[in-house]
Amino acid sequence: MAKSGTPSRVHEAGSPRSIETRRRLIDAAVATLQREGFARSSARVIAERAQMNQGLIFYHFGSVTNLLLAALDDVSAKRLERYGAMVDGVDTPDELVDAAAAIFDEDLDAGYVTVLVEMIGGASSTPGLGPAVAARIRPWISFTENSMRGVLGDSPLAGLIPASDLAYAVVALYIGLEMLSHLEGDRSGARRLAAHAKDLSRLASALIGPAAEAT
Amino acid sequence: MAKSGTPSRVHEAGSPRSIETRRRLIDAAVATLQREGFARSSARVIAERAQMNQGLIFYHFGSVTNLLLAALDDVSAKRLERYGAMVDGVDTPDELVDAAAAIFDEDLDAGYVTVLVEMIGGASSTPGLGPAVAARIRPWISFTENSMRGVLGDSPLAGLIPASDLAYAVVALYIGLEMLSHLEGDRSGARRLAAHAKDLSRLASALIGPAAEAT
DNA sequence: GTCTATACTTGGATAGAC
DNA sequence: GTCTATCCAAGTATAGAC
Repeated sequence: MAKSGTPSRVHEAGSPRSIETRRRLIDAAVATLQREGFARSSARVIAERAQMNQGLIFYHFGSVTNLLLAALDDVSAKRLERYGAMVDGVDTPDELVDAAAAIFDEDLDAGYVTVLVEMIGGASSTPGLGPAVAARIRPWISFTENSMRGVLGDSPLAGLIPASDLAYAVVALYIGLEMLSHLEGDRSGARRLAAHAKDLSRLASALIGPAAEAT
Repeated sequence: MAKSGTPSRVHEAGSPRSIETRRRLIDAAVATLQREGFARSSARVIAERAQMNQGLIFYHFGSVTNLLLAALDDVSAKRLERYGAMVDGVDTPDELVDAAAAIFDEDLDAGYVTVLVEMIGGASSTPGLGPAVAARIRPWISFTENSMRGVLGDSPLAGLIPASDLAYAVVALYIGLEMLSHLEGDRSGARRLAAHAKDLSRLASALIGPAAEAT
């Protein structure tokens, strides 16, 4: 299980061979989480998709859980980078909400958040997984916080609630929406909400008022 | 729950003996979900807590999943009743938010939502569970919608976004917050948010304006 | 160092006892 | 009708082969 702390017997050697194997396993893990869900993401199933022996997962990652976390890290890094680019140069709530809606849609279509949601769900189902997943969500909260801070400035709303808490709430809402969509196997609820986002951003703009142009 | 459709071999006989057995199993299932999580809520573990043979779960409920759903139904019904009482007689946003905050706290302390959150998580981990859990969340959305509708009246905010969509978002936020708290094994984030709820309700009151007194 | 064949554990479900 | 002893599948992990 390579529980943090244990040096464990994971072989992270950097030989080309090893890197290639790890890559294939991570890709297969991502695909399996997206298409089959956490439930079916067993060593056997993932290995079959990668066309490799399931024992390799334990050799290279120490446990299935670790492989799944590596998979989460992989998509997480890619997404965060992409989001950074999208949010860059945004400085009004209106634009930020537009960017967020675009991100939301892209995620729904591509199934990126699916990986995160499956892992959050899986945490209910795998002893030590919770904290590890929580640690991987933290960067997202920071990212959200920074994105909003620039936009909020020192508006009245900013005085009412700290940006860090607001960011926490936004991420929670995002996760909750994805979770519900996911349960229902139908994203119409979330999409309906996204459609209202624009209306709400106008509301936010009004609340923030002059600050919007100030920054 | 005998999966609607399948006549199955579940014995729902109403003999006192049978009822007693079912009760004990449901109570044990609730306790296990709360204290050990979905992961450890196997037939064997639940049965041991109930001091019964694990085979009884299959005799009375057909499957572990069905027992867990019965457990969810059990707490869900109790909570919904309690919430109804709390929200009854509320007609301003301020009062509603107060009631909601009280509910939120009570839930966090007693671990009631834990059962729901564990089941939502478990859905990632058990093939057909998703839709069944989604169906059990729907009454909560309706409840929220009704609670808010009375308060919103025909205020400007009500014109901006339908009560049904707003209710969906509120429930999603609630679930998301619980989910995050749960992952971190620490509810401080959620509590910090709850502390801001009062501030935000004042904001809402201002937006709704005269309607608050009107109803 | 890399990988495969094999061992062991846990859990869901049922055939049959009371 | 109610319950228990038993079976079988699936999964993780490792001992040992290459």
